[in-house]
Amino acid sequence: MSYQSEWTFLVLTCRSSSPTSTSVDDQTEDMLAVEQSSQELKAEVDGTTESEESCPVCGDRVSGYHYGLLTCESCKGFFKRSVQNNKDYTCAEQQSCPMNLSQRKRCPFCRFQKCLAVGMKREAVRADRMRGGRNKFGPLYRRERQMKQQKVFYHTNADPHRMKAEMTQIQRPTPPNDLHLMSGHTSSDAARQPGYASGTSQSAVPMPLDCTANSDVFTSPSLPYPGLYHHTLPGYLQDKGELPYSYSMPATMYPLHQPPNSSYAYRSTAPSSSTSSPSSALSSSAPVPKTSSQSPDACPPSTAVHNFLSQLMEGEQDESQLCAKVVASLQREQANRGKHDRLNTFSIMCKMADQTLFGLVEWARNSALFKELKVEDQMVLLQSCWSELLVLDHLCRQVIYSKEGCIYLVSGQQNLCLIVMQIEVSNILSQAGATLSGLVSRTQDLVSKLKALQLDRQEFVCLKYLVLFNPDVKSVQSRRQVEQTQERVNRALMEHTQQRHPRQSDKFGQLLLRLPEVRSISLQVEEYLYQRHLLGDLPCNSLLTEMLHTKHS
DNA sequence: CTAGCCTTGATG
DNA sequence: CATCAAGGCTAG
Repeated sequence: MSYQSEWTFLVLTCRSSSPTSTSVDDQTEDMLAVEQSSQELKAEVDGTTESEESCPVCGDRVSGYHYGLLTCESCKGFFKRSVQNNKDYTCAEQQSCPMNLSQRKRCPFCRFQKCLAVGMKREAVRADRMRGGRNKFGPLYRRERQMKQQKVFYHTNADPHRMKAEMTQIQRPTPPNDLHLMSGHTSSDAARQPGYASGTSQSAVPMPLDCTANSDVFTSPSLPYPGLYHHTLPGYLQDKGELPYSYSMPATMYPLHQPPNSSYAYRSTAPSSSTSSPSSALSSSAPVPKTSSQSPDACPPSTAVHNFLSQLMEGEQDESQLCAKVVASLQREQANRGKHDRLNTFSIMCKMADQTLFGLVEWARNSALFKELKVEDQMVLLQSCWSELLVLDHLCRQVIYSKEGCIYLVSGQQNLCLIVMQIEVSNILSQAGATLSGLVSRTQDLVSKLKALQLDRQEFVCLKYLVLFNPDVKSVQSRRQVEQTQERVNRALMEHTQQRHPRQSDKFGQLLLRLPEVRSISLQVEEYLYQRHLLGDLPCNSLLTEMLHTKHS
């Protein structure tokens, strides 16, 4: 049996933190969310976090990956029997029986529902009953483990002092080097509250994250500038001081979650220092009130649209979480390397793009609407639009965070540090070759247009969904379903723009008119990356590479 | 039917 | 050759 490339498997799993698993009490879930399975911990250098993840279905001890995710032995067996014997259970109660270690036997119906809800995959039960070997989920399990390890890293650095050590550990003595993280230490808890603009007077402390490049990453003749990508957009990295990049080092940071021109407070997720993990934050089914203190006189959208949009917004990744992931992964990577084996600039760019791509795949995977699709459809849709999603993601970040003339990279809060990365566009344009300059210019033009349109978060999310649910992708099986979802999002977007931004009479149309350009840019980005890939510039084992490869094969 | 333990066998 | 997720077996 030949298995498909690794990225496809990402689509196949669901995280154990499904919004439907409400029977586990929140506290426990929060605690569990930061815990790792013992298997993973064996690999951890720091073996202090001795803990085990519990089964997302019943809370029992996890025995390994089964049918798509970490579950206990009994739920594994139960799920297998149910699928193999094509069981058709019924519930004697209200189809919402409690599911835990002691009560899981009571109602097989609810247990099976829960299995499905948390993401156990029927497809992983073999029709031919063949034993042994690995199934197509294998690579995906690996990938998940990697991600979880990342989280361990992230959480074990909750202490600011330790974090500082982590940061400086990889710091090189000679700035002006490559990647600079701007960080400011927040002084109080209040600074972590989204609604408080307490951070405006923070002083910026540069924290160089070294990536001494082996120079010529920037200077390959035909493809002169690396990493035009997404929020990893180019050039805020620099080599050995030979290229005259200057850094924009803002003395003030935008308060997190309350960027200057966002009309909505986006998400009130607690920052990384809290006990809530990214996964639990993502799965939080309690609708976060989205209406902020801003624009008090804007008329509220009708409840139906509002609810639908709220639902779509729930899956949005927190900027600080993304940042933490990116930074943590870069730190880990650099820490694992010797002094003379630092990642080059382009590789760092790719790693960052890779992390974001991961986030986007995860975002889609966790989306209720997306989950309704067949796995095959999920895969072809993602394969078709991943680069568009990346471009959209970048655009949104620019619209919301970037200053005039700057490209905003990732930002966020890690532990008590505020981190901002940005680069001046003029620097890129002066250094980049034709391809990259063109891309940067086109992208910046689009950013300007979107800024003028005052794109808000809801609209951005709708655009992501419109791009994702593209019924024109060939080999989509449930075309009608994709089409209906797209239309539904489209209607929501229309009503949202009309209700929330009544003064911009054609905002809806204007937004849709930007999508072809997004598409076009994404294709050019893919092309550029593929060229770099052919030159051997892309790090191997990246999701990015796999996506590119799948498309070109 | 449940669930703990056992056997299998592709993968790296 | 080790790993580890499949399926199998069986006492309770």
